[in-house]
Amino acid sequence: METNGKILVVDDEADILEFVSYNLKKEGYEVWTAMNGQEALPLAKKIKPDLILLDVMMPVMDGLETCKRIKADSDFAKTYVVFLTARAEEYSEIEGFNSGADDYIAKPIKPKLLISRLNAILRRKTKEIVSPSIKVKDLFIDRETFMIHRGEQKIQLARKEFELLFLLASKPGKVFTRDYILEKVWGEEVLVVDRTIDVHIRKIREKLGDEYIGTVKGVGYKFEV
Amino acid sequence: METNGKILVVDDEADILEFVSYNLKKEGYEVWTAMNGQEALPLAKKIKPDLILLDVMMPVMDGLETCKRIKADSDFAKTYVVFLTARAEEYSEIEGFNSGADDYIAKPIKPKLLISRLNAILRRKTKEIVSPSIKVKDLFIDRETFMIHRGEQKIQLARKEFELLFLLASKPGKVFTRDYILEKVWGEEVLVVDRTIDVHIRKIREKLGDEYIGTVKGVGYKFEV
DNA sequence: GCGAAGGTTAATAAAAAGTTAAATGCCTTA
DNA sequence: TAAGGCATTTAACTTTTTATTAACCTTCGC
Repeated sequence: METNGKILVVDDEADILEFVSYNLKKEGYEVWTAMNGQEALPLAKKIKPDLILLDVMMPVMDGLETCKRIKADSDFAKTYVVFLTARAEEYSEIEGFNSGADDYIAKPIKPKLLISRLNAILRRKTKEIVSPSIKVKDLFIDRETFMIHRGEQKIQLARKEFELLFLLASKPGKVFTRDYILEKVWGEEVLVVDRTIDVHIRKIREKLGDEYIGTVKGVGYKFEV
Repeated sequence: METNGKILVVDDEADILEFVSYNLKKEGYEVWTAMNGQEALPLAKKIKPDLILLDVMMPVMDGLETCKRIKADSDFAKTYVVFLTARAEEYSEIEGFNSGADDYIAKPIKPKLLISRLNAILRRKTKEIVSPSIKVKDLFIDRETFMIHRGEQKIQLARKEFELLFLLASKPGKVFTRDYILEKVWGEEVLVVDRTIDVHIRKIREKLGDEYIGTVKGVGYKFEV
């Protein structure tokens, strides 16, 4: 089963850890726990959680300090930090946002509320990170970096090559006509000779191998499935 | 003066509208108000607010209904909806998230908390995550001092150089287009020649070495991972 | 085996980025 | 306030990379 996400809960009280863990696990999250910031940081490095629930008041390394360190580390650029805080600490809440936290939840923790808040935050996250990339066969075609990953191997394509491959791979198996390819990759107004597409196809095949792009004579090209 | 963002406040109580408006305006937001959902929707269409503060309990069209309509409209895909709710309505809060709201704030409203919550939400939206410093590879990029630390070595960059490196390093591996770089580092209105970016890139490479910033021809620059 | 569609190659054109030096403007300091 | 220094920008030029074309070759169905 695919989980909803990974959450690291950090609090010095064992009761709370257990209570929160229980409720999160019931909702389908993978949960890890730590008793303080010092313990949490290396653990977070290892598991790369989607969200960290962080008590403000803790011995050894408190929540604010931990939060600052997390936010300074590019490994955690995509990690949300949510504070757990007692009502009395309202001022700390505001401090918390200065340290870069994304939200806070007040104690005493009410399970239903906790869950709906976390769902809302994580939903926001998945919405924000638009995945401009395609995974097909053993290829990972990454629009962010304009790279093709095949296992450990990284292959750099020129722009037109990339756009062409990206188009074909966006619907594996579908045959794209030359006209359609020209319109999408080159733009409607551009006038180029037919051989131009062939040459680009060839370059891609040269770099990736022949097994990805197939020719359908008289029709066009497709990404082989 | 540039404003922090546009907020539409919807509540049936004039007192609350005034109280909230006053506090938001003081913080540099542009504020509009409406007394119910029916009034709010066409207004929202017109002003395209960044965020809508919505009372749950209202006559004519209540918050939940309004929220659902907003979230169903693609014009508001980027608009955050935050509920205002009385403590007693806890169950409604959860309902609220089902209707697609992004957050909620409990009444009675405390100005400081209100502001910091909204700031946090809008910061997430506009700037993604602002961190005062970034750690990538062997570099520590420190916003406070505009210095780059590499082990014991300290390297001073000029402001534009720093901002440029900071931007690239904020998402290692991601390719940033020249247009995007211009908008973020130089500002939207500024008109500078393309070569300007190159020259700054060159300066950074001169000071740090060539291994950090990569070129993706036809696309832009990236921080190498 | 013929012809059309596509493949291949190398040459050429065009685009993008790198480089350098000089001009500009701003700030500091004597 | 004039001189110097530094950051920034521009222009002119070079180099590199990518895109396109033309000419020729291969394949495949009929």
